[in-house]
Amino acid sequence: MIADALDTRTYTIGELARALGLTARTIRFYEDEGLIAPLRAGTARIYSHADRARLILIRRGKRLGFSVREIAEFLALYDADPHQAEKMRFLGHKCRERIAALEVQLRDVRQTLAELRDIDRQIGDHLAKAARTATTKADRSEPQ
Amino acid sequence: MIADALDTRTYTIGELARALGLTARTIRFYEDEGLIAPLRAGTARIYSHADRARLILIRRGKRLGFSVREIAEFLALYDADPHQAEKMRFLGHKCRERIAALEVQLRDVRQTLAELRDIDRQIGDHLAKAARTATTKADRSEPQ
DNA sequence: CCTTACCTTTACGTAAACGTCATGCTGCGG
DNA sequence: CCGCAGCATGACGTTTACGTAAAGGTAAGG
Repeated sequence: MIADALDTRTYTIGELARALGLTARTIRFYEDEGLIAPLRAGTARIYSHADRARLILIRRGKRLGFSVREIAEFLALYDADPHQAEKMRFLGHKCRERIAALEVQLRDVRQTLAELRDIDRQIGDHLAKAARTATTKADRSEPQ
Repeated sequence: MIADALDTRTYTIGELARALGLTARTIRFYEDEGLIAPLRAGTARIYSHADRARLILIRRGKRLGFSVREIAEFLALYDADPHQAEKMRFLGHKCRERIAALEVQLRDVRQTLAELRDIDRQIGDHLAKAARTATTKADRSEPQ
């Protein structure tokens, strides 16, 4: 099955680095920090499809400006083992904290986007006006 | 006029630090990096209402995960002097770059929020189910 | 006048997130 | 069998964004 083929496909660290726009050093660093733990073939790292997905989550977390430690907490939310209700309650709390932070970020992004679009529009208007003025001057200085 | 009173109000570095949740060190650091340039009364820094607004912009940029250098570029967009069309064109370009980056971030935030809300819901469901099971067991072990 | 509470500059310290060697094993095409 | 490409570990270097201490000026209050 195709899905199985995808699921059993493995990657070397170099392949993943190229594919995801990271460096092998960076991926090893994330492993040192406990964000990911690939299988080994001897000493060589073997990444599964799930590992790849995990790296994509990490990369997105970084784009959002989270620290490696924060991303580790974030990944724990995906890893949650449904036994041990106490831990689940704790994760639920962490989850809502992160949601609140992202809601602030959503607001910030929207506001900044609105402001930048306004600035861009102003710049566009300004340049258009400057162009018209220049044209008018040219027209005056070169009738015909 | 009230607006004038607000506009002419000044702040010391300590006041702004407390008000904005920064440290004086941080504000001085931003000055070293050219993000802000308050007036001086002798050696002491005097911040205007506009300086305060600028610091708020800087703080928001930081929340969004931008580096100090990126925030400096960002502030240049607000400072733009409408003369010198070449510079304006350059700023327009920078502006659209930043907009594109924020659009990616907007997508990332929305996606992550959706996932976390889903996880939170799953945790909630799970805990509710566990609670019901516990109650049922208790009911069975203590009839009456 | 003295303390207290600010402010200043200078400078060294530090945590985070990698980059950059150095050194060595390992499979493989020629 | 040789050399190259790619992987590994270990260790030191670098940049960013401040923290923190040292040493001192200044205005207000008791």
